[in-house]
Amino acid sequence: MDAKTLCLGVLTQGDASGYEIKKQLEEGPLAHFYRAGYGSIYPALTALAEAGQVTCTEMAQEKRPGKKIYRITDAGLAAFRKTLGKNPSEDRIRSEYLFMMFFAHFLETGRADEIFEDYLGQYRATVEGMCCADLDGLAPGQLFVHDFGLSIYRAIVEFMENNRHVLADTADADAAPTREQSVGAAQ
Amino acid sequence: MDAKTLCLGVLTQGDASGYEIKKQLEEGPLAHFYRAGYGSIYPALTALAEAGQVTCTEMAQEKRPGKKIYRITDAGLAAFRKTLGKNPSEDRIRSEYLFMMFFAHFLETGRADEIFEDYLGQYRATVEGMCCADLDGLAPGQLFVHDFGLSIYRAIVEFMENNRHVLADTADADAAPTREQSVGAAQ
DNA sequence: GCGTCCATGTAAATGGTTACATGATTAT
DNA sequence: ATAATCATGTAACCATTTACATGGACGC
Repeated sequence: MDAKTLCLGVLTQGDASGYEIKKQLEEGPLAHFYRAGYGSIYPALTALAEAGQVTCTEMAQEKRPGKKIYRITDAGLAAFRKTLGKNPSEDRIRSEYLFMMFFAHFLETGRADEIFEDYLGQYRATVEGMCCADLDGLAPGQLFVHDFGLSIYRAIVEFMENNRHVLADTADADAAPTREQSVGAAQ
Repeated sequence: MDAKTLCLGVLTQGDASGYEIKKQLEEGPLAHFYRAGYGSIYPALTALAEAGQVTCTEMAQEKRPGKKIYRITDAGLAAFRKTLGKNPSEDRIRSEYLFMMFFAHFLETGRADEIFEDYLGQYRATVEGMCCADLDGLAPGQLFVHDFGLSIYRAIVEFMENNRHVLADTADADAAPTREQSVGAAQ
């Protein structure tokens, strides 16, 4: 999803400034699947305003920098629906961590374990964070997305806990490339 | 991972042409996590050759277009190790499908279900394809990556099968906006 | 005094995707 | 005949990331 669609999506839920859009993306259930920096949000909002898909109202604030509140227009809503209606492209998971594990035999001894524990810790923290998230008031689709993410992360944690041993041999594969360290069938 | 690192990675497993590199990326366990088109592979190989990280040997073939076989050099291997040694950035999952589900109440009636079944079908097919993949000769790290992917996909299939009902109410949210499914304050 | 939050934006660098351009061979 | 496989590459387009640039308020 490009930044424009992301912004439109957030704005369907209520008016917001660029700053607030970023925050909402970070806090909502979609955070795990999409994010955007100011460098893409602000230009996107400018473009949307030019295209008449949002309106912009400048609000001077006391003791605060001026705010620009954006509101989605009917044209914007139509554009958003149209984008949503298109067939979604394939999901993609990118993981530099897995890339490392794939080539674990090129790492120094112990490095793979280090990274492994790090990652497992991160995913555990993510799962815990998501478990106690406040889910009241979420639309069904939003709850679905949240739970979808949670179930993936749980699967990752579980898999990692059960497969430490697979990597265990790896550390010295480069030093001692002796036996068949080959494979057990995936269940 | 940028295309250069991807190419180096494949070349650590043996010499190959650009065309073959792409095929190997598509066929190996890493396929689910990384991919690259010719538009990024060929320029990457050119750049790597200029940097002295790979050598290139042109092979004329009978009845076939000429092939350029690339081989990683010591400098290339060193560069690859160095890249691997860096801390991996966070994993990212991008799913336009989930984006749609998040905003399912903007879809026409039935559309969400349609997409749902489509996706579930795709993931089921992926899981089945991975189950009967040939895993002989894979290094531990490579097996780990394969199984990691498989366990995620299984979790997705399971989740979707168990959570059809969550989306069930959604389809008619637009048509029958009876009760409070309203926009609820953005958390 | 220092760090964080609020608030906006630009510009350069990066680099991936898509379409274009070519062309022979082999299998159905 | 027609599609798929083998094989290379360029160029325009598109979009994100990162660094830069600014600056007041508020809590510790």
